[in-house]
Amino acid sequence: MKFEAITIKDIAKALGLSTSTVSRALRDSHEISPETKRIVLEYAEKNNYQPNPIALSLKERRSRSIGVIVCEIANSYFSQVINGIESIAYDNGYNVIIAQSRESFEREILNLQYLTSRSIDGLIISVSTESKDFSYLKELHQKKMPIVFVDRIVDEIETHKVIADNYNGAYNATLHLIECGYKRIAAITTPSSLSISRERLAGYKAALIDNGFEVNDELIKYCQHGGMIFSEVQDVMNELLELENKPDAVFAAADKLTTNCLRIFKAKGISVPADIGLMGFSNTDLAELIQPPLSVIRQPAFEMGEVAMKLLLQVIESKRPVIDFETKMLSTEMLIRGSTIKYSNISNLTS
Amino acid sequence: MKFEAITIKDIAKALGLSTSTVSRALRDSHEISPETKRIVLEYAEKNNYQPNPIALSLKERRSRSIGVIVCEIANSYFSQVINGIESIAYDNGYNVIIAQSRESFEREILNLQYLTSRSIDGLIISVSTESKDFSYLKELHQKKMPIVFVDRIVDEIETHKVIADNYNGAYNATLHLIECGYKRIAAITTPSSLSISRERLAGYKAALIDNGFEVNDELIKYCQHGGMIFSEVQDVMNELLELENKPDAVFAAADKLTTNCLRIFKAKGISVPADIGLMGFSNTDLAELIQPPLSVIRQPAFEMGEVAMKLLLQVIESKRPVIDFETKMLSTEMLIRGSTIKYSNISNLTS
DNA sequence: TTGTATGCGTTATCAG
DNA sequence: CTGATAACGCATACAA
Repeated sequence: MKFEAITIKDIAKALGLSTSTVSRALRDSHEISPETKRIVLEYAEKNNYQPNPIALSLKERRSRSIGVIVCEIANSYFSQVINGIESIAYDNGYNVIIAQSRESFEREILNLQYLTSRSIDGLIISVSTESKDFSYLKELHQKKMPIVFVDRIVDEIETHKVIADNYNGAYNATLHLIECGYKRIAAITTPSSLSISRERLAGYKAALIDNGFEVNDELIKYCQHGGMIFSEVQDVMNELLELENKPDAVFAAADKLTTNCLRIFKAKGISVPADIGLMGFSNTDLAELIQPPLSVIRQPAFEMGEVAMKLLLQVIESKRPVIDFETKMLSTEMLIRGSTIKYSNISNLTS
Repeated sequence: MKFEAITIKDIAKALGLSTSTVSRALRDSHEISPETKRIVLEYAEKNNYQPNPIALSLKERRSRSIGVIVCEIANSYFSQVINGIESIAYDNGYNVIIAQSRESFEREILNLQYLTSRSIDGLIISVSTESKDFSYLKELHQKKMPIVFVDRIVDEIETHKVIADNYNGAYNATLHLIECGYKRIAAITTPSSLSISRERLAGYKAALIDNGFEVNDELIKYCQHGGMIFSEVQDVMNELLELENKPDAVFAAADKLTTNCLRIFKAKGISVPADIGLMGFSNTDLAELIQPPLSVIRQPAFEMGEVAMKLLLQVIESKRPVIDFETKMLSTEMLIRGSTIKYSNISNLTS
């Protein structure tokens, strides 16, 4: 017998009891004679009885596992988020099932279909850069699937959301470049269909305007694949560098964009910050080891994962529809050249 | 109704058929009239019927999900491995359930218990640095749970294993330091209970001996927590630097050790490679961006994940006990200062 | 206090 | 070709 799976039925047979008695002995405290309970428990212990979680799921209509969909696990930010999620999930006896969209809408939908239909109790998702049609998610939400969005949220769906303070993060990043004396600051960002893109770009623009600069659309470049495809970043960078009025600094609005900008500069022999300024979102833990240290905006990834999982649990366990859904905004932190960490000036929570 | 889960029974009732007919229409091709089949399929399609995977699991005694236990997801190497695993799993309709041991034996066991007892069809594991007693895994293996080890393997358990060519990786790393002219090369490594530690240390020693150096035990330091605890790495580094005959280079035998060594050097104002040589295992994708570029030994993490998952699938689907288990060894690659990538001189597979 | 019967969603077996 | 029934492992309403 595979895994020698011992069941309640086996125990019942061995002990000359009925399955229900055994079942009760295993769960209840009263409604069972102490003696029988002892015998059953003893036997169960000795034979290392483990309830079959699948049978339990079928009966209780809950799987005690939650699904997580991100574009890619092998991305510092997301792996840190998942770390936070797993940490809380573990403490509460939940399994985490991982799926990657790889920034593809099609895969996102497939993963969604795959994870749903009762096999998960809830979903934490950060939508892909390609996703523009969220009807599938909406439908899922209407069907009362507990959903929590992290980072890349969908505004139209009324449920809990966990985001970083993208606006102020981008604002401060741009401000930092301005304070360093750069005059023509370009922005490389992800598609405007993503919430994070819009928030970050808004912060970038506001910082420029607040400091007497004008927003120049030819200095704003979008990467449809969120930096996943290196050549795309290369292309937009080339466009920027071939401009009549070249930018003297770049604000990169996402992890992969920041590191890929760095790669491109290195390949071209352009040194940061001597030849060009660079500031961007990035959660890599090696930023401070780059010489000279790379200035970055960091999202509190682990905490975002934790918060998301806590909110999800709340929804799952309450079993009520979410009326008072909230958007938790966690502040970003800025790691600037010279190893100082500067926190953004924002409160931790908003609703 | 939560998720409005439509079942076979619902379809049967709506169409005035029996559940078995519906079931057949959904699976079989013959043994059912084309007409009924059409009607059922049409209705199922229209109402977006999705078979309940949990009920299927209960019936088929397989969950189509596999468990993965690593010490930490937020570690470049492991997140890349998981990426590879997930990639193959996805193609084959399997779910990946992630658990983290955080280098704790206790958590490893808890995760193991949690994942097993029929809720997973197979297991891919990289054991924690703390683990020395593998009886639980052995028991699981005896109970025919398909297991594949990645990276940190357990020799005594006869099943598929996927490793990198640690010996040659470490050998070449040490050789590189020797070729750079360093004379007193220290090693910082993980506990010798781990297979990777032994293999890498052996490579380090062999390189020294082959080149006329003697192995000096006071230059070999162990970190019980595999680099997870920064202060521990600091302590052993201090011990090394306070030696009468200080080392002039360090070989770091694991990802976290390499990056933490770098951090320590930076904090102490010791520059690499001018003041001290450093070469180590590391899968961070930013090594080449550190100035001067950090020389590292890279494991083919993604491929290791892929291979592990393929082997696991093979075992799961064959349903036979593994007689001809094999150890797949993938070659490491060396990224050395100056951006050249040097491959180790080893064939891709051994058994 | 204990046992019997039922159902969770599905498929396989056996009748019809 | 189709329908009734049992079974997967468990929990529980109901009966004893």
